[in-house]
Amino acid sequence: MSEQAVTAQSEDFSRWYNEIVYRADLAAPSPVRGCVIIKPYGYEIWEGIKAGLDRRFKVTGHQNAYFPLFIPESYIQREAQHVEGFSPELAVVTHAGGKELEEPLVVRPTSETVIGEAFSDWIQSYRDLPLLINQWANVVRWELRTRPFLRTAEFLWQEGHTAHATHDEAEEETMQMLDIYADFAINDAAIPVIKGEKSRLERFAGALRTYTIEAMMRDRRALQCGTSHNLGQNFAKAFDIRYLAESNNQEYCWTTSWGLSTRMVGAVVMTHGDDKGLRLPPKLAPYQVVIVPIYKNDSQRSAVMEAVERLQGTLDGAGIRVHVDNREGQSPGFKFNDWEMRGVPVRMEIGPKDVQNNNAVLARRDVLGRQGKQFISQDGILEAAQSLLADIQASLLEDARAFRDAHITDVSTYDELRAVIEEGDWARAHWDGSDADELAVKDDTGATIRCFPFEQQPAPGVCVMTGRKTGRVALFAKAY
RNA sequence: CGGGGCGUGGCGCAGCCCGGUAGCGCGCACGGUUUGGGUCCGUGAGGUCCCCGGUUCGAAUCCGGGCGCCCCGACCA
Repeated sequence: MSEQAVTAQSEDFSRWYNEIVYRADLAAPSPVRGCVIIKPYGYEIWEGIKAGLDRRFKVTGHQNAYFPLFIPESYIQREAQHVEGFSPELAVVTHAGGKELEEPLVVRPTSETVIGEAFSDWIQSYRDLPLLINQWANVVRWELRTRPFLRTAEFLWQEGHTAHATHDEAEEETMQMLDIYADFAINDAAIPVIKGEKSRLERFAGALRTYTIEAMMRDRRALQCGTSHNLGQNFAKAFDIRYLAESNNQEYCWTTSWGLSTRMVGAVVMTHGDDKGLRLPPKLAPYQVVIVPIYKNDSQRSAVMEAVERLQGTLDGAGIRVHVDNREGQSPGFKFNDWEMRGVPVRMEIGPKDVQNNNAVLARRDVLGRQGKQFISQDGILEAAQSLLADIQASLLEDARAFRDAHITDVSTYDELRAVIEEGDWARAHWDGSDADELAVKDDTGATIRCFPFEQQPAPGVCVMTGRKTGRVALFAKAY
């Protein structure tokens, strides 16, 4: 019955995505167009993402702060490219307190401007640098076509903002944060991302250079998972962020910004999910192990529950996030499917037979059916669970990496590029084209330059568009 | 902003052409049965049929107007 099975990925990927998001209880529809309610299970994944990133930010010397949701309209207009980039999608408050405001307030789409204004006050001398700030916040961009987590009118993110004395320090910071994103994506989210630089067309409005981590989703479309911008002195000049150098001269600062959003939740869903539902990497899974007790009658129930509670305590004591599914009136079979839908990495089954044999069954989410099940002595349950979780974390990453690598093709002519994109894969090509050339490719094939990957082809080649010799390689793909 | 569709219990829908007591599946509640891969049976709760107006003895159904939403084409974490 359609109430049970989810649409297969191969049949209709975006339908699959929507069903999973709602049925795994990550999100709920909101009364406001383009927005979503993030439900507890989805929010816990986001909390895992926050924790993983925040720890890394702190280790590298950043501090959290919070800036206002409302930005005076005039601020947004101070940096020319910035206005141009964002004005179409701004939400603006014109009335408040029953009166029309003297100056409309923009609901922040990002905070370079307010933070720039603050930085100009805070920074006096080179001794105040570098200034390393991050904020966790919601932002609003009035998008037309929205999808839960991937693109919503309001979303949650972190935005880092830093100021430095020199271009090179700013560049170093920009790159360091990109590395942190990549490290987090790969090691915590098990998403093998590709680091690279954005083309001019895809660059952040107002940035000198934008770097990105790009991931391949299960339908082979590209998803930009995080970006890090070297803003040069553009915002420093617009907001007068200056410092007195040791030489006693006033200098403009060099600033950076970098952000990663709740889109990452969508990336986890679309990178690892299968036709049974979510597959969560253990490091981000709200529940790493779920225990399903099995019994027929009260006496079995008490024997089983005693073992269940003991094992729960063992795992919990070792820091494993464990949940006992003690719902009455739901069959074990139903629970198995339910937790598979929700992507819990390890399921533990304990029934009367296991109690009798001092066993437990461990089933791994990434290997369905009997192959993924093993009988373990209760005495060794902790070690077994720990190593299974580590194994799942690694194998999800490996799966995704193999999938990605199988769908990137090196091309040396434009016809090949077109064919590869048509097929749905990514194309890697030598590129020395102009903005207009890039747009032409988009019009023609639907693909954009996702990035110029840092890991370049060793040998220079010939640009697929212009025929000019170049050492630069671009990744082309259809993107979300 | 251009083209197509839809508004009916919480969700998904049927009913509308041809006006006459508002239905089905899922979910929910209760009882029993079952429980090692999505149990089954019974009982029950739950609806201003998007809004306003018109036609009519009578409107979910026909007519007029409005509102909202979804899908497809140009921009975006």
